[in-house]
Amino acid sequence: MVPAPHDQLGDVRRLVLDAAIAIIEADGAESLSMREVARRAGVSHQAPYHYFGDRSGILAAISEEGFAQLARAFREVDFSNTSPAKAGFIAYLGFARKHVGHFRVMFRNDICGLATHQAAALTAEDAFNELLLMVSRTIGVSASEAEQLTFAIMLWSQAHGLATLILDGPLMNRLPVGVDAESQIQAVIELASQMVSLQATEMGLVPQGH
Amino acid sequence: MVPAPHDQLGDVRRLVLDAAIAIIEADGAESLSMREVARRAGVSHQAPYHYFGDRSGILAAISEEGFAQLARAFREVDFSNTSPAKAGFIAYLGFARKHVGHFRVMFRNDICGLATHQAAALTAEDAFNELLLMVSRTIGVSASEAEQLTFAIMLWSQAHGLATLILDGPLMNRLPVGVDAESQIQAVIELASQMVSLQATEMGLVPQGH
DNA sequence: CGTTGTCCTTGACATTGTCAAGTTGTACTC
DNA sequence: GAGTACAACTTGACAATGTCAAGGACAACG
Repeated sequence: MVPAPHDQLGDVRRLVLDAAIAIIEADGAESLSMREVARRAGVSHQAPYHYFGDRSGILAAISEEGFAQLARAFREVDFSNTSPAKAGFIAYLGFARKHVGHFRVMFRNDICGLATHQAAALTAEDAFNELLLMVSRTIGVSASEAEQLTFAIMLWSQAHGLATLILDGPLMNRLPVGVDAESQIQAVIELASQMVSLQATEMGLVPQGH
Repeated sequence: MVPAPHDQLGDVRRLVLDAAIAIIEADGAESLSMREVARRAGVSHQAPYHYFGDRSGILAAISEEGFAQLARAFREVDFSNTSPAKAGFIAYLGFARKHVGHFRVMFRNDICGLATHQAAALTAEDAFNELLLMVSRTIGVSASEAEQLTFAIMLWSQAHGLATLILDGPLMNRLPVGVDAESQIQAVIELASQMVSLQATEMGLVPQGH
């Protein structure tokens, strides 16, 4: 339970986790092998089992860490310069592209381990609430609960879809030649943000903030 | 090259493919095992290799079939009763939920095999062009190429995000009690469609069709 | 000094993906 | 109708993987 006696450089748990994240980042969760992880961390093939129980345990730990980071990213969003919607999109996309390894695991129900590992599920819950909070900033508190939920799912879908298409989807391979990927992504974010604001105005909803 | 001499019930290739799709539908692509596939199809553990070369080959075949079905779904969309955007969302979501096994493979660059299997790549190309065609129906031909592309990616992200959140994401587990999943999805589609139409109008773009 | 616990390691086993080498039947040539 | 060729498989083997079982080293505590 305690953080371990020796918090030296040789924190095996951390080493193992980082090795796993690096593998997922490079080759996807598909090719995560417990023994390869152990090899890269420089420990025996059973050391990871000591800390994480089994393969699903290590993936759940990655999920948990990812959701904690995502919640923090949401909390730290700076709303002063851009519309809440755009700030949210940028935060979500930024997280996905910065923590590819985590992102690839977190949103895959079959491997994320939220169903079986309670600690991860609680952290995910926290991140989701933070998302809802961001949505209420986008469309204001005047919206009904049902409206807020529908709006939240719509925004989440938009952000999540763009993120997955960029990271793992066929989008990036399919851009016409001469189109710069980065500026194209920015253009999509811009368009989506404008559209969301327009819709909110149309519905008579006003974003919060000053 | 020829369809095989015996087109009886015992079309092994088809049996193998269906077994693989069933496994992916039930447990995700992660747990697709060549030997389990062979077992379910009632053939030796090497029979699948005869038809598909290796594991990536079978996944590429599933991709290819999926993209062909998706392109067909796009072509058969009925625009007479709803806005082009809404019809498109419904078609995409409908495909994803009807062909879960295919969908789970097609949009995962690490396993879909588009990079290595040319036949699958060509079919995917075709589906993508069909998508662009649908977008031009949504925002009209008056839009510039750049506008069309950005709009297409935005729409695709929206549809794709909703689909992945529904199929594999944490969305469905996270709906408040008392909220019916199906009607919530419909509400999101409705909201997104309205919003897209509004944005198109704002940009001075007019949908095609009569 | 003995016990208990954490933090690992070594060993073993069934299962997996895949290479190599048959086997069986059908088709087509000479 | 014997021979050849090729598709459609099968059986066998091998290294690698996930995981169970059983330790060992070392600290903390009584």
